Amino acid sequence: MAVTIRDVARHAGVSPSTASRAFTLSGPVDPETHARVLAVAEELGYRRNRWASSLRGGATKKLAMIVPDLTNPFFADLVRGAQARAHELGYLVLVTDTDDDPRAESEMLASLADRVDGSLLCTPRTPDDQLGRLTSRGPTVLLHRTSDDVPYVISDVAQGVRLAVDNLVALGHRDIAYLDGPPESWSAGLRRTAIAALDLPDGVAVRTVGQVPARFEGGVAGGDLVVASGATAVLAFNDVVALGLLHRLVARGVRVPDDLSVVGYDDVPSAAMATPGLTTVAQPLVASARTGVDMLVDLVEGRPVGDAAVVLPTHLVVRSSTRAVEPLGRTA
Amino acid sequence: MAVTIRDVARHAGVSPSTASRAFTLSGPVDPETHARVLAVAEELGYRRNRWASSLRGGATKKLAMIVPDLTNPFFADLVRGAQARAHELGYLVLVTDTDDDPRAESEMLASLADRVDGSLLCTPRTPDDQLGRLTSRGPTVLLHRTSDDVPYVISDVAQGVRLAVDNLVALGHRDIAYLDGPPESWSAGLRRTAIAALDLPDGVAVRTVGQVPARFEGGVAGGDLVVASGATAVLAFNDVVALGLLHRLVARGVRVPDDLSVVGYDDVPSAAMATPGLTTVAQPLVASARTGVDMLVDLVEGRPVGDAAVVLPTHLVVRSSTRAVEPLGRTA
DNA sequence: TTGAAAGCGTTACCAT
DNA sequence: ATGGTAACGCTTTCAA
Repeated sequence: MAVTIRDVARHAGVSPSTASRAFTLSGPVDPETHARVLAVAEELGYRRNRWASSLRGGATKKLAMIVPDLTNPFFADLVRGAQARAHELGYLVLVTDTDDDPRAESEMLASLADRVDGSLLCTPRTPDDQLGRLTSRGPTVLLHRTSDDVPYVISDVAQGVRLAVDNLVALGHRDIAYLDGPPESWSAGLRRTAIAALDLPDGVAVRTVGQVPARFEGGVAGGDLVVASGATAVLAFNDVVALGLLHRLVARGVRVPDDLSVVGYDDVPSAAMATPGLTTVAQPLVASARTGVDMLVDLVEGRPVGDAAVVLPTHLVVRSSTRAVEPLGRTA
Repeated sequence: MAVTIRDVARHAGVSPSTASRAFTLSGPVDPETHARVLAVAEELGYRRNRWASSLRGGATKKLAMIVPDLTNPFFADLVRGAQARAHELGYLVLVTDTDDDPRAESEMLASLADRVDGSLLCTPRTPDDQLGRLTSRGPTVLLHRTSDDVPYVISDVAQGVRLAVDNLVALGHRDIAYLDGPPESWSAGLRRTAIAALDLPDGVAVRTVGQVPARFEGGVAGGDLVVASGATAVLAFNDVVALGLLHRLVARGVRVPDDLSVVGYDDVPSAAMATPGLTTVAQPLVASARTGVDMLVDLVEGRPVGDAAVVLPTHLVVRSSTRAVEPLGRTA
């Protein structure tokens, strides 16, 4: 059995109540008594049982984080950022993976929500109309998903898409292909909207050449669609798709970036390690998670949350998978 | 406030004790009463508070999993495997990332160990002599780390290395370079030992050409060492290093696999997506995690653990980064 | 088969 | 400033 607050109290010659106060600073304690209690606790190796504390109404100092797929580097970054920030604020983050299953999403949330101070939901698969019910159990913040009712942090997809396309246009590309993600994906929808809203110069077009699963194989299949389209540049739904694309292009003898420029989205680790390095839109993943934790903790601790909807800027990482349509010559 | 067992009891017209028994099956309950209690619970949306239960000595049905770096796909796979298996067994896995910090390792374990039924430690950074103290707080299983005192699951590194080298030898390579990982890394030590223990045919040599950080940049730097060595094939410490190697080789105009064959270790997702695809040793990551959970749950539930040290076999994934020294011609 | 009561580790309230 | 008491949600004797 672990050391309890009663053990500490007894050894320090005080009552459990006083010891409790010494730890939580929730009431007056004589400085000397306070020191003595802490000393004894240290000596005995006492650790406060936060779950027992919370039973009486206190805080657990724990946050839940629900993630669809830890195997995806996108979420790994999110988890890292959240955990780092939470640690700074004295919170522990409990992560669970839902394996992309919306049911697991609500199950795991239900099993944790009452026991933690708040929850972080990463790109939940749960449809909009059920999100409200899901998040009603306690303080919640959404990461990379918007909602009318729940505070969220997201990166600026419209801007990210614009960054990518503007760069291609600046390189002289006029016929740009967009290899879209799966129709049912929430974030693919966001990208589509952003593309449709693009303000393009005359003579420049961005054409959707297909919708593929958000996996390497999707990109491989998409490669042929892109080649057939005759475009000189392609923006892929995300990096993993872009990597598959790259793979297929090499296999078909299409040179990147000489014959075709390729741009991805997400800046996953593999993007930097690919050959050629993949030009891609980087989202502030770690920063978004940190911000999310800040918002959640504000909520939890009853502070006013400044802004319930935070949109973070993205940036373009230019690597060698993109280049100008015509090699730059000296001006005549 | 959430629905409590007392609410259920009252609505069902029984005492809390009876309701408790109905849920835990820890004593005799009239079948009819049992059904009624469950029905009421369902109707009221009652959820048992496992942490409160555990206060009285019961199980939390929760496992802790301590991971050095979730950003590393190696661990992401481990987490997935563990979570899937735990779910099947009715357990929830709480994951925390230590950011490669041994201190965080013991801190997080301490903060969780008393509150979960058991802990899974993945390749802990804590030195051997302190591991015992760390794991004394409760049932613990080590994943991909050995110990004399703590049950563990690991993959057969000696076999993995042998698989890789045997394949290269079969392809006609006689001068094989080994690009080693950092001296202080526990798993690099394992690989070194395995290489030293190799039983090589006459005329075949495996030479360590350098020790580099286990990162992409390490591989990039190592590329020059490998080229300078004049070897016809190289085994890299792991896939990430191999990917850096590949990158540098392409940059220097060395063709892979024509001029040099490259083999990695781990089979991270990027290995399949690289161009050329990286031949690599695949460890049964998901399986090892599942086995670890099985062992841990046996321990937790007081069943005898069959074997406290499980060693799982690896296999070689051959992709296009390796080929025979001389192209296969027709036999004269 | 059931229920009353005690207790798990902690904290809030109210006396002292 | 301190301590006693009750309570949090649940389980577990033990007696009925």
